[in-house]
Amino acid sequence: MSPKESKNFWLMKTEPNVFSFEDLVKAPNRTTHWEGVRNYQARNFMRDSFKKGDQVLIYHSNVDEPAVFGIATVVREGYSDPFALDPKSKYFDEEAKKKGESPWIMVDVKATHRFKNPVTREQLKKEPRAKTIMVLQRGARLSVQPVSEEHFNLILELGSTQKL
DNA sequence: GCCAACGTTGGC
DNA sequence: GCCAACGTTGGC
Repeated sequence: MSPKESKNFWLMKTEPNVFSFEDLVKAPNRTTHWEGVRNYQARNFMRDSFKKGDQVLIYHSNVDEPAVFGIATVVREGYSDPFALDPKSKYFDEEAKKKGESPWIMVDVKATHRFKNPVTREQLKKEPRAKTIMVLQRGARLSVQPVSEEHFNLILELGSTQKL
């Protein structure tokens, strides 16, 4: 990241029964490749806009109490997601296989902070300053979302973090 | 488990 | 290119 460029902020959803924030913390070097994104808009963010050093909120979806559990940073920018070409992967993409190349992109992220108290969706809904955050909008299914610096800081403020 | 919202597919 | 049908996401 050049000094002139400002950092970007993101939110990435994950289903904790598949891959939780704690799974990321336990991973070697607290780092993983974020494979399996199969939506073009989300892919485009990772391909075009994710930069090293960007901050990512890790959000658990599809659970009783959806919440932001931790923060990660981008350690490797977008590169081809090979799982699309692996028939054994749950993220296998028949069309990609036929073409012989994966149109899908992944990034590497490293966990940096854990929320001592995860910032829950309920909490966010009660917070007037979070009204416009994308994840709260109706039908916001996008699994990779941009977050404003203001919203990012608000979430930091709502849940105290512990450095990893 | 329900279902609204959304993305994708495919017939025409 | 339209749009109905279908599949998926994800909150509730």
